[in-house]
Amino acid sequence: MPAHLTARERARAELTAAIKDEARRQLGLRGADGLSLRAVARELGMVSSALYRYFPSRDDLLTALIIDAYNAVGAAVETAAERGSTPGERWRIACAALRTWAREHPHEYALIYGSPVPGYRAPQDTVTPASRVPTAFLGIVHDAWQAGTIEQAGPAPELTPRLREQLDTIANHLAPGVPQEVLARGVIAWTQVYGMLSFELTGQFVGTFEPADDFFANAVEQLASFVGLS
Amino acid sequence: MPAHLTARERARAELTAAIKDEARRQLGLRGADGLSLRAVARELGMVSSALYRYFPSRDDLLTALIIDAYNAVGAAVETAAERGSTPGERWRIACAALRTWAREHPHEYALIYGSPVPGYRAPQDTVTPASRVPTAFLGIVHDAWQAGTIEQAGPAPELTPRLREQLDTIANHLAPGVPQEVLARGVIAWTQVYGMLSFELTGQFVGTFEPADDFFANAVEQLASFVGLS
DNA sequence: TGTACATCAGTGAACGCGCGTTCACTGATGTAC
DNA sequence: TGTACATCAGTGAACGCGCGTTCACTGATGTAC
Repeated sequence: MPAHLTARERARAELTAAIKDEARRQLGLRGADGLSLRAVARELGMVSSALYRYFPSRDDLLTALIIDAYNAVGAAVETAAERGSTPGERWRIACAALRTWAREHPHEYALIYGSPVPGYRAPQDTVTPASRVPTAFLGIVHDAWQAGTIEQAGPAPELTPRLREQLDTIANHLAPGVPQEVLARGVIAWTQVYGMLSFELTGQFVGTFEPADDFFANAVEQLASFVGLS
Repeated sequence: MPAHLTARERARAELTAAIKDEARRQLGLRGADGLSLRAVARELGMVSSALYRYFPSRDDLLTALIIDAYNAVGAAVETAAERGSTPGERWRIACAALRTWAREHPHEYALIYGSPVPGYRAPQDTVTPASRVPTAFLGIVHDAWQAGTIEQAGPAPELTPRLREQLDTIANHLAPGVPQEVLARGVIAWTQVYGMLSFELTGQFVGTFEPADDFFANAVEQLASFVGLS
């Protein structure tokens, strides 16, 4: 909290944070749909109408939480993706970081990657934060390609023209120069990691892969060779 | 509707179905959390208390919808998995059927595979219906293995003892005789399909793979070779 | 086939609850001179 | 440094809403004899 702020500004920043913290806590109790301004205010010892000084409506509070969550998971994965010395290591560490974050913040994960909250329409501000995780993952693929360390694996199915176009759009933004076949595998790998996490977090592994640590690690490893990272 | 039922029994069966249909419809409007007995009753031209003759509580109605959804998607995938003549074909058709069902019933998909409804605890009756889809998918792998058509692909990462145990439990129930390495790939493949679908249904592909048809087909194809189905 | 009784379906009013949001207000903090 | 005014934070009451569930009831359908 910078020192040049007035007492009022400092108080405002602190309370804004406190409101979001409490709202995040309640997300875990009742889900995004059950997030209630009144309950948040009550817990903070305020009157519910006071919250309107900080967030103009319930939806705005939700949006703030969504943006925070995207940024939090984005930062976690970005940091992790920088840590390994080989592309394979970076991939493994980034996947592990994503899983750790998801397991520590399951309700925020559900908030951003789960079923859309009915009646809520995500505003434009969420787009950039939302792209941080995919950007970090594809960055690994991109760097590996640039460094020439990707060994193209076995034969791949034909890419349709439409799929080539879609891949090109992605490549232009996130991974220029990476061939479409490689990029396709990268995106497939990243959606798979997400799929396993969603499976785990929604309880689909209960009674089978519980804990899912080893299953996850194994799949991440197989995905690394699938993409050609080592 | 069998003819030996009394008028009362027939009326009861019809209204029970009508209530579930209307509830399913409303699932799409407000999500599982917003499912309201009063709204359902209103739409059916009844008084809300009348619903209690059919479902003892809101949770029981939700449970019925969940069981129906598991059975519907289960039946869809089972039927599809019988249609192809080779394991690879069966796999492709089953994946396509799963995707079709999911896209046609996104809210029921979210109901069973999405974030758990806060405060709702799934009863035991959901377990068997829930297992139909994984059973169908692993059945394809099992049959392929029995028929000797699975060509073991490249080297796989070591399986930890714990993972071997977990795979054994699954094998005993759903795919006896299938080696752990093959089974692991089968499960990985099936979670990936789920992951892609969840990605698509929660709108993560908006602006990139839209439509995701070709991406999905490509990934399904690559997964088939990953598992060794052809 | 007809009657007497039991079962069930649906009504309508009520209970008690929590919600988002608005609004006129009081009192504290900040700013300009 | 001191004063006058503007800005902002938080209060408390109120509006209007929808919800799940209970309960005593009326009337229709089914069953036993």
